[in-house]
Amino acid sequence: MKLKDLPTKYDFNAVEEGKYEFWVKNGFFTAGDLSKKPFAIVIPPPNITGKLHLGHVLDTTLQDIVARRKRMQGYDVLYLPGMDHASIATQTRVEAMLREEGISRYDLGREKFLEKVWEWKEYYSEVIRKQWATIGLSLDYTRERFTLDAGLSKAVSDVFIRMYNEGLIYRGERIINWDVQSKTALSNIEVIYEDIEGAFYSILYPFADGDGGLVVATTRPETMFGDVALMVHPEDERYQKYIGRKVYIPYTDRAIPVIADAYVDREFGTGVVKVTPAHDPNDFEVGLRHSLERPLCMHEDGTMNHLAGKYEGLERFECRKRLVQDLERDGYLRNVEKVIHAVGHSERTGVIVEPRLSLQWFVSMEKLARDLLEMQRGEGKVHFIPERFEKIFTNWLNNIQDWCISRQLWWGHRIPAYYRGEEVYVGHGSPGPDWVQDEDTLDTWFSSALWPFSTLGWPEKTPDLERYFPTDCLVTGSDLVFFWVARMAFQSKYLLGVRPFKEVVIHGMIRDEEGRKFSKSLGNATDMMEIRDKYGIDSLRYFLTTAGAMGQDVRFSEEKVEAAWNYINKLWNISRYIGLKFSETAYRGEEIDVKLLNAADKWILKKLNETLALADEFYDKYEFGEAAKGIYKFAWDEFASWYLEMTKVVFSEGSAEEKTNACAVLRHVLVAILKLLHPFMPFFTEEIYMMIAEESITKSPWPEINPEFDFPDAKRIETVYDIITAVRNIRAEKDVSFKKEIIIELQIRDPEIREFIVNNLRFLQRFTNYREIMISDAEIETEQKSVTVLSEAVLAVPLQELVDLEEELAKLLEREQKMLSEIERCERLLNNPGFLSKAPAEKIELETNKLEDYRRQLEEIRKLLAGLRG
RNA sequence: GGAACUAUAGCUCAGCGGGAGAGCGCUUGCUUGACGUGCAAGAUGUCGGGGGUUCAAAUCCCUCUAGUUCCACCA
Repeated sequence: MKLKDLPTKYDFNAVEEGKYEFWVKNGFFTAGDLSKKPFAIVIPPPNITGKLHLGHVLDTTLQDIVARRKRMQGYDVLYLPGMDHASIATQTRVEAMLREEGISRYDLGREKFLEKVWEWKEYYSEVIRKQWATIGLSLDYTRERFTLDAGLSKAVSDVFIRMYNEGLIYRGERIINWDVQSKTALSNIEVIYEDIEGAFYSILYPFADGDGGLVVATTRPETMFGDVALMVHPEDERYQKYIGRKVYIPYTDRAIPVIADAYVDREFGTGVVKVTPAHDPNDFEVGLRHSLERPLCMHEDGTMNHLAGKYEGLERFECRKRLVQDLERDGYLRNVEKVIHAVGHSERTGVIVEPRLSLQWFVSMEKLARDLLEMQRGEGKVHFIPERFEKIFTNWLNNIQDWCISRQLWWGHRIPAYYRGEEVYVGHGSPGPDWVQDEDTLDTWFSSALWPFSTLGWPEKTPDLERYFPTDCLVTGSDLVFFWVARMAFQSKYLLGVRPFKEVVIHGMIRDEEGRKFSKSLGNATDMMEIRDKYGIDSLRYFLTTAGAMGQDVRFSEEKVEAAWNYINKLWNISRYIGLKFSETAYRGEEIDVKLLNAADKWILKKLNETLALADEFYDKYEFGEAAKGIYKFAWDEFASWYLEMTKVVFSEGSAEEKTNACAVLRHVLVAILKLLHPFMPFFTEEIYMMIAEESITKSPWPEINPEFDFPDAKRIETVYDIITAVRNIRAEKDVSFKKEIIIELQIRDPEIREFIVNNLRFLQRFTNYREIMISDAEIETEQKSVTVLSEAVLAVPLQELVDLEEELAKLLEREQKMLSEIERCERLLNNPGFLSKAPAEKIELETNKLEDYRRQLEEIRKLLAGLRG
């Protein structure tokens, strides 16, 4: 299609059609041009659990903006795609699907189950790829990776083995967060704490050797079957006498001792604590100090075991309910106090996490964190944008705990550990026939932590690794600073000795129109495809990435997506106008002839230079909202509202030569705008650019400032604009239709400006529609005239029958007051010795010039007032 | 219990040391041959309150208030 044949309305469906396939097929996104400087950015691999949502669109669009701009700036850009197997999330989803068919993973067995998950993976990775295409991400599919690929799996095993051999991975019994639904351990950060209502139950443990007993408060009474002691503070005078005595656990025949430990807070509760080493991390520590047994009272699925006696087999909360009823009936329950307390829930399944003693694999974090913090103090640190996220990152590392990495799941990287009796072997492959491999898999983040280098071929020394690592930039959400960013950072430092990326850009979360988080329970998730189908993906991309400051949450607003559509429609029509002019003038793509430029041309070219500087400054700082705002102002207010209107004069009355040159300027500016906006709206800009340049914009060079266009007199045309604006105001105020011709009088003192206006009257004529214009430096007779004072001129329009003298007087008086207050402000500044001695010279000069200008204007106003009154 | 973020025009948000901004909405007029329009005009906004630093503070520091979030959590 030709530019001139564009329909009047921006049709995003037609625009988006086929472009992505065209880009990918032609290898525009394939990295590897060795003649250029490399630039690498990896995608945060989405989970293969389902469709992408608006958060992904924001996240990946930000990356795409960076990648596309760098590519245009002449870099060999690698934007590497890939997906995450997401062990627990995916396994949970697949199990849920199977459950609907009435089968469990145990019915299928490990192998058959994994086949099912791989089928799921094939399906959803295709869904995700389609969505990447919809979003328009400039990904290099020749390098796509999956965390369970052979290469990445090899990297995972290698790292595990190396860390084990170097003592950074160990196996041990610890209290971990247990997900009773998935029957797996969780790491600390996979637990979400929520305040829920519970109760402190005060329970009497009767003495085994006499009357009475001790009262203990607990929120989890069902764990009492795992108690091995009661504990009091050694100096607590209330209880000292009981230390060493024994109490019965109610409903059992087990007697447990009363011990003393300074860990007890005498002020809290009754001052007596039950010790349950297998179900509480603090009690576990106490148990170690006092060499206590560590009995578990629950099965892996959260039901009670034989220790619970008559409650055996009951689900833990059912047990709690029945137990409390029984305790009350039998007089053991001394008090119930309702409390709101934070209870851990599994991030994936949502069930309440059970702290549970269990044999698991851990990463010892102390050294890794210390080395990383050391790196962050030096030159080779990871830079956070915005900077404040580094503090959050550092705080976390300073308070880090060992990382539980084993998961009792099937979907994931199998732990390369083998057992024969008490013997443990860690390495590639089984050491012999009578060895058994660990059944467990690794935390999904263990492989994600290697993502920036495992995807490039590490541990092999591949050319890609050599060329693109460390990567240049990582863009991710604030929720992943701990989960992912920190782990990539310490693994990269540990394994490769350097940072994984130079900069990490952290963006906020997307919220709904009311500012709430998107969540399944609220059902307020907006479907990305729904919005795309309504406004096109470019509008959505533009809105999401320009809606606010980096790091700040984005509130979704359909109105703003629509505003983005409006903007693109405006640009569309700008292009359409230009296409029509090209066609009318038979423009053949001639270059700009500087000698032929008129005042408006010079102005817009100078403004373009300013916009390029501003846009680059903000793009470089990842302040896309500000960059976009500057481009918007230029494209809409300056280019469309003023310059395009001025070209209408040239096209209707200019010479053929001048028309051609106007086309050249229009083309030049439009191309620059398209390029500046291409990172935000790739489809639209490609559509128009293709029609103008007949090549893809994706690989075109980024626009640069042309010093030749920094015309010193570029601002002069603004006097014309001021006059036009003033006339429009007068027409509006006096309700005079544009069709009615008027007489204009101009008083301009400066001879150069007077000459300039005389030479550019055609621009004035078209937008003021005067019948007669008088320009001189003579003072204007104010009677029966509407008068406006501009900084360079005094404008008068005689409108005998319409002018209200009182009104004019009032207008001028108001103007006088305003001017007086401005002058007062300037004078106050300039009479302040502190200001004169301490303010920068530039600022002083600026204020001095302003004062001069204001005084001149005030003089004009006063003369007019005198005339009007006299 | 720590920590961070936010508080600016009716709404959603930019700005973050030198005269208060944008989008949307609303009111009014015009619509001139690119435009689901566009152009023009219209906001008495204590830039959350109070201190401080500075010649100069919406902008930096302290403090208070309100809200959001993260981390750590005592049985």
